Amino acid sequence: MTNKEPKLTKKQIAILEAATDLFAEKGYAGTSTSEIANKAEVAEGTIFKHFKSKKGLLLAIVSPMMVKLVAPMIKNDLNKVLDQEYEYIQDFIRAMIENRKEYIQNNLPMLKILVQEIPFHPELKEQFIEYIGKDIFDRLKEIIKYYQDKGQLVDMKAEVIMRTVATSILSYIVARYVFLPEANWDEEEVETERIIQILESGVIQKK
Amino acid sequence: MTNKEPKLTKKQIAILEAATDLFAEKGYAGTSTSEIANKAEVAEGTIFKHFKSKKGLLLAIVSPMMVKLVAPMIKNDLNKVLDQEYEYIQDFIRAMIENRKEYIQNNLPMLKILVQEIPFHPELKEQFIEYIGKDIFDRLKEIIKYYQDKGQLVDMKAEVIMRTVATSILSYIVARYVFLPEANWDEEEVETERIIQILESGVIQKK
Amino acid sequence: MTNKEPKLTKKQIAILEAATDLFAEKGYAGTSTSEIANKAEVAEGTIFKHFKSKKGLLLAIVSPMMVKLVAPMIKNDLNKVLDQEYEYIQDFIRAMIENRKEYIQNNLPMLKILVQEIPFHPELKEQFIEYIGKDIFDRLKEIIKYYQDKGQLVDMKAEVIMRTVATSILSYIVARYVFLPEANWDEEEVETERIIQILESGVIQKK
Amino acid sequence: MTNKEPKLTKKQIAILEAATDLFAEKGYAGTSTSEIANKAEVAEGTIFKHFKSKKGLLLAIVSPMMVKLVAPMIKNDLNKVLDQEYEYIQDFIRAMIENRKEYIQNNLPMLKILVQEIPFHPELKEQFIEYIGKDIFDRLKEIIKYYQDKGQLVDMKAEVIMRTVATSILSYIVARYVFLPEANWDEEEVETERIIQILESGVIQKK
DNA sequence: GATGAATGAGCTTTCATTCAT
DNA sequence: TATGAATGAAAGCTCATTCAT
Repeated sequence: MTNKEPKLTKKQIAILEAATDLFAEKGYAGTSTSEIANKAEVAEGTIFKHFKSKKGLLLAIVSPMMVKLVAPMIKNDLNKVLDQEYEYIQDFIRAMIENRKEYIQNNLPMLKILVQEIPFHPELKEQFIEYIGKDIFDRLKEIIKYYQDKGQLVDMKAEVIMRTVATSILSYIVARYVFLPEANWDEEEVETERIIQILESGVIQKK
Repeated sequence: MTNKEPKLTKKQIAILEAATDLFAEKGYAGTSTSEIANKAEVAEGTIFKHFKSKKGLLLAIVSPMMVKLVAPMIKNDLNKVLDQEYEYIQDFIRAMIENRKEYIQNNLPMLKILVQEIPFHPELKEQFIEYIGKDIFDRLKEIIKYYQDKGQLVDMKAEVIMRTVATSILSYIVARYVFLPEANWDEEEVETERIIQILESGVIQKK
Repeated sequence: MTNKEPKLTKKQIAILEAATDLFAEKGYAGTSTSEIANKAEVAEGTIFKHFKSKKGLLLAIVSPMMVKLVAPMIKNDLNKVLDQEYEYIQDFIRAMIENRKEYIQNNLPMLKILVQEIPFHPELKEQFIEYIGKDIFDRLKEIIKYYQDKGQLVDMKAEVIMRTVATSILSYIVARYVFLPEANWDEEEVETERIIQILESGVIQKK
Repeated sequence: MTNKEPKLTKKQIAILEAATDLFAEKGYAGTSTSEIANKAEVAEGTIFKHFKSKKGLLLAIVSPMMVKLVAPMIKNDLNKVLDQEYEYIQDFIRAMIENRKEYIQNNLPMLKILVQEIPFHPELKEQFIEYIGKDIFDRLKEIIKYYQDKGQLVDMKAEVIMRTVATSILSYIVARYVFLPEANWDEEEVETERIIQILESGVIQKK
């Protein structure tokens, strides 16, 4: 069994970490390669030796994340649904959140970069669409259809449901880590259940 | 009746429009003042005569938007609620959306800039907090409490409800205009009702 | 009897005063015309209406000073010496200092500008040489010769004597006003006599 | 034996020399960094890599000079006086002039810059005061007192004597190199003795 | 005469990238 | 592989000067 990830030297890791922090903090365009070299304690030239260009560095940060977040969907999630491992959509959503929670929490700066830079970099958008669009989108549609057929999801367009679920999750992360990192927050443990509860019944009591 | 807005010359408007488009398209840090001058068909010096610095230009674009979106909340919305103009929270939300819809649709690039640049500019964040934080936050809490007492809102923390409602609206706008402007979209007219419906009952059918 | 000085409007005076202060404080090249306009409370255009260019403004400040300091030498000083009004060179020097003292003290910034800017502006140097060189230099030589013949001045080259006397005076002014304006200084009244005394006997007691 | 001076690369030296010439000729504010880069035959960026800013370049030129001129005073001059190496003040002055003559003649542009720019740069003034003020001033006072007690100096305030001696020397240099570099000058060798002679007996024969 | 908006050349400085060591 | 000196294009910004009002 071979290791698919290319071996990264200490310097490469230092560069990636420094760049991740700085891109997240000041944005890609607002960060200079000399700052990165400084923070990573390497020479400026070293960055270009390893990543060819500044944009190459950005892609080296962001691409693996897309893979990590999206790949298990193809490999596992759909199959588990079809195997009836998740009888209720709640279980499916809960599993999706829980499976990614740790990785996301450990890699929030990367996610921040991804979200912030996608609008400005066609390459990123293409990658994103390639990863999400090609397979995932269709698979998620299947899953949604599956639960709609079981009567567990309202009869709305798959896109709307997907967006609602996605932003329910993302809005928490964005609010939590991007906009108001210093605000006072509840215990994070109950957050998953709250998201599910809101997806179940909204926030408005029916008239 | 005097005009409270400072009179803007043709060149100033041209600069603001060019900058708005470019900042929205390429980001603040990714746009150069010479590009702006070029697009606005003015000399580069003119930009600095009027707006002092590149950041001054950003603030001149974004600040008025915050005022426009937030001011009516203080002046009108709360009072109308207290005057029982909106018996149901649905009516209140619908009114808030409808009142801002046109302005937002006409000023989407500004909103895009605001959302994208807030994380990178402490001044912007401060302004945002100043406008939102001081008054609005408390007023919205009152409104939420009002409808909770009437049994129309679930008994969650006001912050959670606020965030859910806000992102339900924003997520539509962001998805619609920022991330996937070229995607195929439904008639926008039904969107308001869909948002309200989701806030009412979520997307999951109760078990 | 006509007034030879061109009538200056209020604005012109304001500009000259502002420019004098700023040139003295920050140097000619270090001062911008907009700063001058600001301080003088006139529009930038007004400066150029009256003085044609920034350099024209400099000349308008400095030229009259040269005339004021140098003209009386030609008109009065030499004649008075020839008329034997000053029997002793001490009296001549004392008179020269006293005659110019007030004007210099009232116009120190101008003098500072003159001294500081002469090396950088050929026009200034030319003017200076024209005023000093053509007539004054020869006349001062005559005066020096006159007192040397009377045995009141050492038998050194006129240039050396001139320089010694000039710098004895100037060094006091420069030290006093340019380099150490905030230092603690004696009563200025005795300064003239001290300069004369040093010119008489140096500071070293003969072996 | 180690070299205490930081090693300067060829380019750094080229930049310093070009800047020294240009600052001396046209003043600090009147010289552009692109002119300097041009004359030094380096890229403009190189200047800023090495000296951080234009002002940094000025300080890199001027600071070492202050040290070079002033340091030997603390280390040598006072001790030599106390060791009675100079019986007469004339010997002391002569030694001071001779010790610095070569360095000054080789670095006249630097001196010109120092004298011209001190009034406009607080940092320079502070450095100057720090170097001169702290130790030198007191030591010179001691020396003056020493020779006054021996009856070799007139009984004037130390400041006046210091200023007289200093300007006697400086006035020669300034007149010689700054104001009238193209004038015809005597052999420089006798100049030292002339300065001493003037300090001994002034230029005026006692009545 | 007086204004100040407008200019565009030129300023200091930063930047991503290269390359000899 | 790693360096960091060097680059020069381009950045943000300032400037003296002009001109329509």
